Amino acid sequence: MAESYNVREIEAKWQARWESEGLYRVDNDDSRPKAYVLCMYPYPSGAAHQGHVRNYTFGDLIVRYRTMRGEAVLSPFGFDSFGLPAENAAIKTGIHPRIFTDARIEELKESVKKLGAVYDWRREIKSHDPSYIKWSQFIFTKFFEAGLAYKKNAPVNWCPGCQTVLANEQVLADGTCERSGDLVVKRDLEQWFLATTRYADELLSELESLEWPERVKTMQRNWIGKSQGTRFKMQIAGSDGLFLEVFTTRPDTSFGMTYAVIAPEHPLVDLLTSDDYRDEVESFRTEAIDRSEIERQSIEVTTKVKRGVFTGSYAVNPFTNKEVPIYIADYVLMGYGTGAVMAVPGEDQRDYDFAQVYGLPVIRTVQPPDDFEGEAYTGQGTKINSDWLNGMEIDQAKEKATEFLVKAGIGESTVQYRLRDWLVSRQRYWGCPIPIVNCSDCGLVPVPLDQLPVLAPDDVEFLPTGESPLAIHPTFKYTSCPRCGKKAIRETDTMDTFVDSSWYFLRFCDPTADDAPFSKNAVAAWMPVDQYIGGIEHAILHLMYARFFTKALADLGFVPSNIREPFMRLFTQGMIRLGGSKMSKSKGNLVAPQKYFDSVGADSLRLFHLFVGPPADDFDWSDQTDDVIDGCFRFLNRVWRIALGSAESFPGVAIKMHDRETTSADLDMLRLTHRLIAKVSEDYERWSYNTAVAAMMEFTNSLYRYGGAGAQRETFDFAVDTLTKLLAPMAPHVTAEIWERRNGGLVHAEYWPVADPELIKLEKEILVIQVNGKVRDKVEVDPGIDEETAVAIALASPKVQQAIGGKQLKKTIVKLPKMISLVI
RNA sequence: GCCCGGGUGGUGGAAUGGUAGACACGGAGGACUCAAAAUCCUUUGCCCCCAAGGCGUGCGGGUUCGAAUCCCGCCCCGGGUACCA
Repeated sequence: MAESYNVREIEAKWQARWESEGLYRVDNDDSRPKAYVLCMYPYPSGAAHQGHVRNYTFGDLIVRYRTMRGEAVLSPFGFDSFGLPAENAAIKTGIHPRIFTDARIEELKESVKKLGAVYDWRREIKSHDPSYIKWSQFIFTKFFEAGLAYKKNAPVNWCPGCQTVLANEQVLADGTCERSGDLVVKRDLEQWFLATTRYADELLSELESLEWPERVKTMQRNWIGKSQGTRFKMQIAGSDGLFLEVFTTRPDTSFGMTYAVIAPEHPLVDLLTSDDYRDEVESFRTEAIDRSEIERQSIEVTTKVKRGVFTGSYAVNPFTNKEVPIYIADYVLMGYGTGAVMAVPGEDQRDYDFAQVYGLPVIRTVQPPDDFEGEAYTGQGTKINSDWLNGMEIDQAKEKATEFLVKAGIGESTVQYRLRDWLVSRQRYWGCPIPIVNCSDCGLVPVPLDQLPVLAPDDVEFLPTGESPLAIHPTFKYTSCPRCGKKAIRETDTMDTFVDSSWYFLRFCDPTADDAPFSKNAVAAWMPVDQYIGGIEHAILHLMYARFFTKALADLGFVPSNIREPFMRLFTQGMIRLGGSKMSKSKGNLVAPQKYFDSVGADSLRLFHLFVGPPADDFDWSDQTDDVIDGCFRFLNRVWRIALGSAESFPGVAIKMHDRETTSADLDMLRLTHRLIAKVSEDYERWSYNTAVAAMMEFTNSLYRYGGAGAQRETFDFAVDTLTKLLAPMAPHVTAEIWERRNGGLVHAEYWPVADPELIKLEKEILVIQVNGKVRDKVEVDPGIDEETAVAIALASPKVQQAIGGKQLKKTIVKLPKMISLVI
């Protein structure tokens, strides 16, 4: 690759220009139609990797494209700069997380700029910045005052080695700690929660209104897990008013209940356990609670063996007034429903499995089909063995059974969600401190706004014990109560970093606001985000939390009430894989973009990411990938050469230019140009960048042939300038340089070209003639051809006549002007 | 197990019921050159010496004048999820 345009000089020049020109700085009162285009802000892990490159290439393309379409595009950038890697690095090296993080941010920012991606850097956000921490904490206190943030005892992942709580993601599949390798156990600890379940119904129903990938919506729906069912109470046999409440989605199967099961953590365990069984129950429960949830599941889900123990008590089935034994078993979870179930082995596979192990009876209450060979039957059918429900279909029986329970005053129809409240406490240093003080007189008191932000002290020690440096700091946690002034204890937990990323897109609208997290007007000006772009890995948590925040902040009056969803359109890009796994820093299989910036340039790398396949698809990086990137570079050089005609430095086809009357060749070229505008515009709209690039390559090849044969200057210039504009959002540096040299000014300040509808019409069509569904001939015809003429042409073809072989035509299907199908 | 995706030349991919393989990479051949690089041109799904023709979109059926595309049943690969009563 010797003879080519000067990549480094041109890219550096334009990156500097874009920063100084401010073309992509937008003010909140901009009068153009608004568009908010946002890539998920990154965790700063150092220089950008190919995943970032892909993400920001798509984002930047849209920003530049929509700007050329005359919109005011908000394109901000920021950093999700709190998080565990910086703290782990501190433990390893002793470098303070802030120093570490600031350095990584600079690296990332530099490589993002080298990519040529443009942002309104005036709006930059760092979530570890005190001005951001302040408002994260402010929002937390507002949530606390509204009852949306609360503290409760909860079973958490506890690592005995690290002496700390772990997030689910930090627990490996085998139930051990990712750092120490110790077996993680469940511990009950006082933790902070955000009441996401309060919005469960709205989080579910408003998914409908979003233009998101269907699979992301499905994942969220499953995560919320709404199920309609019935809750009812069963009297404990021989007790004085002791009841066990269960939740079921199948009240119709109640006559088939042969036992009941409660979770090992259920509050009634002690009361229900009779003396004869106490030892067994105790040992089972201790073991079950101590084992991690993951371990409990991995043993039992995979082997289908259910473990449990009889309590010695019986519950009275209100439908039959018969007593059924109550068991404790692992497979019932305290966190869902009432933590207790009626067991119907005839219609529930888990109950069936358990019943097999403990020799419990099975009663079918739905008639399975004759050929049914399974165990539990969960399909449709008629009720049997169910007294007054017999003969009904399942849906009707559900209604009747629930009615019965309601009338008896022991049950009601309810909705259950799988969604749990969000545990936000982290026993970490490098996160946003929870701004609450615990006073022995006043209880939990939020730190008032004028004392925010609560900042973690710098003079802390990072020890590999896993204990939070804040918890062992000599003074941080000792403070006074903001309400009564007495000595009080500060919270030493910090917030889950998903809290920071749940409102950053709002802050971008008003990044310097000093008397509020953001002004309502600024949010009204930009929100919701018109196009959000990021990885599929955030399909559930980040997107769910951000939606929750937006709704809660709207209800608290901070966000305009008409904005209840943050992201109208979401695009999830495919991931880059190398050697079978996702390319990432932690896997150590990165192919750094820098070497491409240094050789073929950012434009070629961007073009490669756009050209290589559909943006939503994963891409496998391979040995041949560099060749493809070189191919993109070759294409840009072809454009450069034909646009600037510098035959002295670039050998190739000599372009012959004429000032002349328009010939049919010129008109053909003009038509091709307008068709390119139409094709590329359409492809930009439907995220089909690979075909847009292909169309431009094809066009460039035509342009070379046209120029080589002798071009009309006017037509040629129009073709080249149009190509330059259409390519400008993809390869911004080289197109900017070409434009400046040819026309002066900024190509990115030009308007997006519009195709002339008259000129995109085809002059000729290829009429395909099929006989019995097989293509037998192709004829060039006028697009306005009438049916009679077309059929005549088809029948006149010797190839067609040969295929027909003199036989009678049974049917003729005509789809003009493309196809005629003859059936014999 | 369940829920999504996906399977097309040597490779990445194109084709929204109507010419399968656009565009590119790689390969082969040629031009230019003392030579090479770069550049340009030709060619490139498989069978067949060529042509004519035939065969071809994971496998087996089906709907249709016509299926990569729609339907049914399998196989394989990738991702998500994990006892949610």
